[in-house]
Amino acid sequence: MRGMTDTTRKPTINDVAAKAGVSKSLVSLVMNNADSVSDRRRAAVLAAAEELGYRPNANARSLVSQKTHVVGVTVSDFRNPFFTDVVEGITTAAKANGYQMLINTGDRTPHGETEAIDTFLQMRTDGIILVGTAVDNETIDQIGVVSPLVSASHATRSPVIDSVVTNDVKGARLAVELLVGLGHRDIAHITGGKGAGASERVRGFRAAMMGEGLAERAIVVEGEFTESGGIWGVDDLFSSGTMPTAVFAANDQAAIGVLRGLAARGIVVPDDVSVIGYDDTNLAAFEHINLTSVHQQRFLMGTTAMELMLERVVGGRQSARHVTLEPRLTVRGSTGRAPS
Amino acid sequence: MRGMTDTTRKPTINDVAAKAGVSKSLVSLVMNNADSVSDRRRAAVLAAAEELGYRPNANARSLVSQKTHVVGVTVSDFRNPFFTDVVEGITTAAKANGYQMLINTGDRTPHGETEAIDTFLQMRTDGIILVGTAVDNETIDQIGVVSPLVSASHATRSPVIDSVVTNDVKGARLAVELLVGLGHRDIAHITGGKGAGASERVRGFRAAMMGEGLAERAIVVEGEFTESGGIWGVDDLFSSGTMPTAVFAANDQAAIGVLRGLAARGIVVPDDVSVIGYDDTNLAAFEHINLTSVHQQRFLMGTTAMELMLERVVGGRQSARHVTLEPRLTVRGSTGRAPS
DNA sequence: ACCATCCATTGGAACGTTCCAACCTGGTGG
DNA sequence: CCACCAGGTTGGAACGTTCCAATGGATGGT
Repeated sequence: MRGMTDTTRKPTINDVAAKAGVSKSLVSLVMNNADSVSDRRRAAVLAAAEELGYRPNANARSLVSQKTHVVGVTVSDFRNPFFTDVVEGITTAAKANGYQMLINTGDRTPHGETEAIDTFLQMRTDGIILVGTAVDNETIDQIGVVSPLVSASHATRSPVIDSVVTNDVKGARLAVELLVGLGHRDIAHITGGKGAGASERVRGFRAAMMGEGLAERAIVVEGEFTESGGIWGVDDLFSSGTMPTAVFAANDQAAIGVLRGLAARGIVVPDDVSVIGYDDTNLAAFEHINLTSVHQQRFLMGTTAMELMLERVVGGRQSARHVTLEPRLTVRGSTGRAPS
Repeated sequence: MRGMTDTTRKPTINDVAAKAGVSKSLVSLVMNNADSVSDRRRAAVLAAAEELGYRPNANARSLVSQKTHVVGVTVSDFRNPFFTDVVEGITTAAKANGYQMLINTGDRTPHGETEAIDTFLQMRTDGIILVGTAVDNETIDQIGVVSPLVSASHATRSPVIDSVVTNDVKGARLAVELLVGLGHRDIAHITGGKGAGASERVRGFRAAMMGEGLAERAIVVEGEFTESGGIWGVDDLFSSGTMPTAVFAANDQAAIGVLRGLAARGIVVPDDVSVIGYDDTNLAAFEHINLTSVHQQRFLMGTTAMELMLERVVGGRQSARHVTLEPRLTVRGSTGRAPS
């Protein structure tokens, strides 16, 4: 194979021009659907391009046009359906606007994520969307100076980047209000640790409990946005001997961990203990899980993120915008009246 | 804003060279870690680059080097955990080899997918990986001529592209053997429709039933790789009045649909009917679902796909390779002895 | 018949890199 | 003392596009 003439070299705009008997400029015009081209030439160019299997080189194109039509997206956890739903929203909005998506997961570490972001910057993506980032706000802002940037599902008041989040404080309040309405008084919250939105949910939980006059009965145990996080949480509640009648988990996966931990101890849901999750993912809806959950508009979060991006890239907006989406409650079978 | 001097223009290699008092060639050498550079100059260049916030333009770079270090990946369905796990494998292997991933979903339609592939070709990705494609083999082969291409979870004997699949025929056999061993005779298979791997599973099911001398008791109903697909399947079985004692669903999501359909009719699993899924995703492992399932090595499938790609891109392999991974059975609570 | 106008088309300069051949500058061996 | 070499550095061509100013014909008004 070594000395073989390179027959596989990809055709360039010049090859097409030569074959069609026109200049490369004319080919360029045709490929970009300019309307000043005569029908005869246009047909000739298209025929030549078709015959050669020509595809414009996007690298060369964006080198001169200074636009890539690519948006970089970092996802904190691919296994969490919440994030994939947000991504689905981004994909849809991207496609509708002729944009491509470069996806990366930062291995759930801030370092891996900044590395991913750096690659995006080198690729000169038109913008970057962080879905549930673990990177601190200061670092994010620095990047925001260099590139349009929107953070989804991670709160910030930054004057330089955009964001779209669910009102998590209110989401937590909805959960507490439901439980209190059902007669619960001793309520525990298992947190999402350092994950996106975790601290807002804790804050909302505390505030709501205080609002109900139950501040001193609020239990908060450290967890994580995973099934294991929920299991650990239940373990903690047990070992501390303060079992509540209701548990509000930071997300659905943690809630499923809670269900699991409770089942392992023979505790019946919702007769003995009520459980409520967050996100209202497909998981919660499964008949066999049947989890009451705080609903987040994930798809809308994705499309909104992309639109915020485009407002800068296409619309030229300079100032920061922060969009808040409203949560609502989806009541299923995992919540019931408090035992008397 | 209009007449404002463009202070935001990104620094180029020339800016760095000027600031460091060297030629652009020298900067290039430093950025690529060449070892023929003196320590003094190297330090000067790095300092200048740091100070200016310089990041090499990947487009310009790959325009001349004819390498992008990007691999394009199409995913048929983001919501299916099987696919995201495969993607996770690809990501890991990609990162380990200094590659980036460009992800796209073709909206589950062949047209959307070929469009996505076309974009990859324009971007001059070093290769393309299709995860569970809906595109027909002939079209795929055409693309394989132009670009390195590997198909994951979609069988092909193509002499031009690579593939990595699970031995689905054997997987189906494992399922049948388990059920027959438990005394089942009337067994239904709900198919995955036109999805990747569906036809192999049907074939394996038929062959295994025949091997057990149960060919005429095998029931095959058309389904889909979704929860709805499983529900429809159960509906069909009911309306045709041929309820089997065991159902083998084409994947876990369909199996969950089956569980749901059966529960809605008061049929108890596994006492009345045994259910078995395929993929052994996280879903199957949830305590509340507890589904027996045929296990696929999804992460390995992803890393293998990426490695096959690199064998061509880096190693220069020209001929096609087809890798088959072995399935195994994960037995949980949804299968039991046939009712007498 | 002549000039201004308009339209389709063209050549060449960018874009920001890499790569190669050529160039210095000391040292080293004959 | 000169030729040679090696290590460090450099200029310029190339990569495949877009964009702009310029060109050449045809058209139309006077």
